[in-house]
Formats: sequence, structure tokens, C-alpha cells
Amino acid sequence: MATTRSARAQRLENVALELFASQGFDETTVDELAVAGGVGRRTFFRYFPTKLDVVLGELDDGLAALVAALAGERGDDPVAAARAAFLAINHYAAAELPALRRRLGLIEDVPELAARATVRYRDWESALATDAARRWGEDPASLRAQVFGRAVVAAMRAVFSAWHARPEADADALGALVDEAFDALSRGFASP
Amino acid sequence: MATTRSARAQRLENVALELFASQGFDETTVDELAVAGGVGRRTFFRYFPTKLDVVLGELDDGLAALVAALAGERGDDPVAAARAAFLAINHYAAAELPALRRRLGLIEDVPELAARATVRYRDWESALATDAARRWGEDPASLRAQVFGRAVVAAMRAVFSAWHARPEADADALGALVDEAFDALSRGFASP
DNA sequence: CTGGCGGTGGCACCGAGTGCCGCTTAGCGT
DNA sequence: ACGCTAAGCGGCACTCGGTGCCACCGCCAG
Repeated sequence: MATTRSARAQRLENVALELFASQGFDETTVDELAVAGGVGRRTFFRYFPTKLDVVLGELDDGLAALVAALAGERGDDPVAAARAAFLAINHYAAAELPALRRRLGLIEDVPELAARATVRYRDWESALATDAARRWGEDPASLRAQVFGRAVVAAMRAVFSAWHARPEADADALGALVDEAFDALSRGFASP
Repeated sequence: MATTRSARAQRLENVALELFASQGFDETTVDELAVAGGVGRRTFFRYFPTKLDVVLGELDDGLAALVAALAGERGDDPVAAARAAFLAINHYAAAELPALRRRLGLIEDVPELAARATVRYRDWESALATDAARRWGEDPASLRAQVFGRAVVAAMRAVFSAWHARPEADADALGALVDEAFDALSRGFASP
């Protein structure tokens, strides 16, 4: 977040998402991305370590933000803290939503992207587990904390998936889904 | 599980896991795997669509087993059904544990394997969501059901991770961890 | 003017994965 | 026993993602 990524990276990203949308992810080679971005192939890989990271790039700025947001939350209920942190992080301007939608669409139906995304989430999971353990006064390695961390991320994936599935859902709808998902986690899945 | 995979595939798999353990996953090329298995490189790819699948191969026999086990469970509590189904599926003989351990170890610390594994789990997630929706009498697309499916898989990942972290844990320990994880899901994460 | 220095990108290389095709071999009918 | 067919095998060549190396260009400092 420190410095805005160079304008060039931004342009590369836009052009790439454009091509992915029109041709498909697998059908677009890095060579095409490079020429379309007016840059050498070698240089492309200096901006993005992987073709996948063009799509996922911004997502992991989120980790630092998540940790910060969690640190700012008081109270001893990790679910409430996590919910608040996520709502704080995922506050998108209306203009950003179409781009978000495109990204989510790609992530959903290009398996390799989904895979890479979940690897990124591992850090989120452990950050959430650590936070929960702290609030509970438990060992962060405790199974419950670990399950919590992973379950929260799982819930967020479900939220994004559901949001993406409703074509006209807006930012408020996203918030509502987050609430619903966290309620489920909080209450547990026993009985009704 | 239906027909035992050809003896050749089995041998290939053993040799490969051996090499992975001694040299590391990334440091072992498919060429090496092929020669070590006494087979052409091209043939290797007929047995395993991907180098990754050598490690993950058996895991997705599990899907069919999971679905079958879920279908066999009665009652309207999806957590109980899922727990029972998982315990039924993950009933390993003592002799299998070392191999399981090696696999889990690879999956844990080769990010690409972890990624691929989670993609495989998507089918599990949706199977679990569908099952839960049926027992609750809800729409399988409902957010709660989706969260449930993903959370259960998340819990299982935590279980395997915790089990793998304790060097001398046996099959009973695995069962205990499963119980603990499912209890957490059932009760929810509110308060202590 | 000159000597670093960071960004660039060409080139060559590696490894995974795929299509094609010729070969072996096992199985079959006659 | 003989030939034919079909399936599995594996070599070859190719694509594409990703990396190391290095030569080049522009910039600022001395």
C-alpha cells in the first residue's frame, strides 16, 4: 500500500484482465500480455512473478490490512472481531465492483487461479487463528483456533462466491452476506 | 477403489514418493521419475495427468466414498452425519500411517501441492453443502449450506495438519482430533 | 566527461505437459 | 499355427511458463 504500484504495472494489469475476459485465461499467453502492454516479456515477469498474480495481485495487500484491522478490534469474541475486520477491509467503492466481479469470476472458473488464491489465504488463516487464540486465552496452535482461522476464510470464500453468483448484487449485499456467514459460524451448525 | 490401479502405477507412485522424500518435490523431474520407474516419460503422463497427482492420487477416491458414507447416515444433523462419514472414510490401518504421513508432509510444505489439493476439495465442499441442505430442508445454494460445506473441509484440513504436526500421533489420535474439530463446528465460535 | 546504477529486454535455457506417430505385444478368430 | 487388430507404449517435437545471464540505455554524481 505504501507507494502506488507503478503506472506501468497498473496498465499491464488492466490490459491483461481485458484479454483474459475476451480470450480466456489459459488461451492468453504471457507473450501476448507483454506485447499488449508494450513491454518485453522479461519485464512482464519483473512486475508479476506469475501470470496468475496478475489476477490475484491486490488480494494480498489485504493481509496486512486484515492484521491491522484485527489489532484494532477490542473484545473477547473473535467472530465479532473477524466480522468487523472483514467489513472494514472489504469496503469497495461502487466503481470498483465491476473489476472485483471480473476477478472473482476468473478465480472461480480457472482452477489454477482458485488454487493459487487458497495458498495466499493460508496467511490469513493463521493470522485469524492467532487472533482468536489471543482473545480466548488459548494456544494459537490449539485445534479450535486453527479450525476457526480456516473456517473464517472458508466462510469468506462462500460469501464471495454467493455474491458473485448474483449478477446485480451491490456492496450492501456483500455486507449482508458477510453478516449471515459470520452468524452461522458464531452460532454453529447444530440443529436448524 | 473399485479396481486396484495397475501394479505399474503403484510402483511408479512408490518410487516417486521415495524420490520426493529424498530429493524434494521440485528438485525431482518427471524424467527422473520415469527412468526410476522404468517407464517412458510419455507413459508416465498416461498414468498421472500431472506430477502433482502422484502425491494426491488416492485422495479423490475419497469423494465417492464420502458421498456414499453421507448417504448412509440418517438423522437431521449434518455435523453428526459429516463426522460419522469422515470417521468411516479415514479408517487407516497402522501400516498405512507412515505413507499417509509422508503425503501430508509433502502437501503441507509444497505450496503447489497444497493448492492442487484444495481444488480437489471443492467437490467435497459441494457434496457436504448439498447434504446439509437436504437435512436442513434448505436450498443447497443457501449461504449457510455453502459455508457449512467449506467449513467442514477447512476443519478437516486443520485436523490433518494438527495430526501431522504431532510425530507420534496414531489413528486413535486422528479420531480424537476429528471429534474435537466437529464439536467446534457444531457449537460455534461465540464466546469461550 | 566518466563511472556507477537501476530498469529494461533480448537470448538461451529448463521443466511440465501435449499431439502425433510408429512400434511392440497380447489377444482374437479362422 | 497364422495373421489381423487393437491397445498400450514411448520416442520426438513442440508449446508455454518461468529463470539466469548479460548487454544496453538513461540518469545522476563526482
